[in-house]
Amino acid sequence: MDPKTQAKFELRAKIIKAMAHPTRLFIVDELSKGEKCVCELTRMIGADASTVSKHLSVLKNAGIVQDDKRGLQVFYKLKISCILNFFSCVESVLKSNAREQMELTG
Amino acid sequence: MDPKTQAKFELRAKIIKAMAHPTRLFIVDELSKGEKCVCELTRMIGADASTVSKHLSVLKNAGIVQDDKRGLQVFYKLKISCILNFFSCVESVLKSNAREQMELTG
DNA sequence: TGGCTATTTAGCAATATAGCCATTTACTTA
DNA sequence: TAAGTAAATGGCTATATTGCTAAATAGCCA
Repeated sequence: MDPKTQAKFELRAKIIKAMAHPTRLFIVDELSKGEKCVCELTRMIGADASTVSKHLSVLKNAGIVQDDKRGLQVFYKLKISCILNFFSCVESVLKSNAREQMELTG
Repeated sequence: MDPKTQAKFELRAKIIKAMAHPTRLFIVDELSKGEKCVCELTRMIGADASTVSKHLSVLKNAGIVQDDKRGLQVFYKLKISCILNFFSCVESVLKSNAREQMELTG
């Protein structure tokens, strides 16, 4: 693979990697319903606030979400809505896998 | 997050994680054009055959590709074509990021 | 100002991932 | 059968990721 192609796929992998974590998927799913502050996401997730903050910074760094500071709180929202297409395709993969499991189990 | 929701997102993250690597993205992109044997992918990627084999097993394990042994060679192909939707959305994110960089640079 | 809350950052330990080499397995053919 | 090729697996080290605690930063209000 030549360096240019390599760089191209590295860039794309970085975006996908930002989504490749259950907590971050949850966040994206929640934000697809509307913006939320870090505090609310933290409550929903039930992890340490610093952990949630880091997950948010990964998503922000990838350009998937954007933040908006209002007073003490920081609100996050999705920047690119097509992100949700990911979900429907992942769903197809899961369904296909489940069907296969069924066939093997009988 | 309750255990059931947690499990749901873990399952989905596993699929996405399987795509979250430049080499594996390259493989998916190549396979979207048609099936290929491990040997050809290995040549294209230029890594050790064992490395490519491991990447393929990650994709296979996630249910994204399927293999077909024919003689000495093993041919891989995409199992779920909507995987390609990932690419177009990732492209949108990259374009949005680039635009933003432009604005910042002036 | 001082105290309080929301968020981020730094640092650390545990765990997971990547990629190489060596080896094994499976198949073909001389 | 022996040699050769394709692919997968095991073992190893280097690196990356995760999620915690502690500390820093920022904004609000008495």
